[in-house]
Amino acid sequence: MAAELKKYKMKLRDHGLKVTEKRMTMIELFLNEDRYLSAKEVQEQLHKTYPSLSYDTIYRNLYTLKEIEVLENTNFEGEMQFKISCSDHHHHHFICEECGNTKVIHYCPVDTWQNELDDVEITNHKVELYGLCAGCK
Amino acid sequence: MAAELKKYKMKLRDHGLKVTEKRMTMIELFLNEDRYLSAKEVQEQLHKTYPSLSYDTIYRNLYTLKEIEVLENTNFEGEMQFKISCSDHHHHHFICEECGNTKVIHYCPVDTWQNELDDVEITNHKVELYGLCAGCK
DNA sequence: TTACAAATCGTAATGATTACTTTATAATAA
DNA sequence: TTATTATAAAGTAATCATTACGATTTGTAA
Repeated sequence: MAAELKKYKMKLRDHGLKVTEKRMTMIELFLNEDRYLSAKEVQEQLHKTYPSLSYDTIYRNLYTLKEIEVLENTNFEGEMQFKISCSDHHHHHFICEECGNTKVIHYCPVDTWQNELDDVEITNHKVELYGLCAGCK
Repeated sequence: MAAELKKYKMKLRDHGLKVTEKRMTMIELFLNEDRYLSAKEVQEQLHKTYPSLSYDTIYRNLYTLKEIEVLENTNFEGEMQFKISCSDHHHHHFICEECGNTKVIHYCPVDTWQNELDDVEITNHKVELYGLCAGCK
């Protein structure tokens, strides 16, 4: 097993979760595909290895892995999509609408916005850029 | 009829669309509720006046009104929601997670982001702030 | 190896959204 | 004002993502 997977095994154990084949295969899939995947895409990919994998398992694990910050998610094109969590500091993403690949954006002016709207309390925010990546332009 | 509604009547005509009772009532609803409404909320409100109003009509008109920029929409809480288009210049929204009311945000650093990711072409972006408004804090 | 809680399966239910055929209505011209 | 026509709406069914749940299997710790 690749060294990187051990890190994820430990993360599951640290949270009192079981290390199951399905979960590890799911994590491997996300490591190989560094972009947002829908539940359906996950099902299609994992169906090859586990023909009986149910949506119940897929959705439960997607959200479990999100809880422990292995994955991050966003509502993209009308459905919830997930990708491997790529950075340990606050960031947002650019998503290529052609190929789906993502790039991390570091600049985030949430403080400026909090300042502009000083009578509200911002508890959460979403920033997402869409367009064409260098390769797809 | 309120003077404001005439503006919307003309906008429909300018786009070659018919001015129907249902459409005008829908626009009135959005003018009265200055926040994001789901298709279901629109159905519940308009059901009082039009008990037979179908979802087909609701969805078609929501997207028609969005096309001509009478409404704007966003995917919020897992469903597509619509609100009256409130400003004629580029802007984003703060949405109160308690009462649903929105505030316009004027600052948008899309140029800064384009600069940070200078090898991609940003064609679209989403910025949304969530939290508690002054009243709900 | 056993026992138990957690995870998965298989399948059904739900809820938002879309599709489609028939019917009604707004706009236009005579 | 009326007839004509294209657009809009009704009524209903289908689709698709997501959730739910009882029965079964599996990972883990003793």
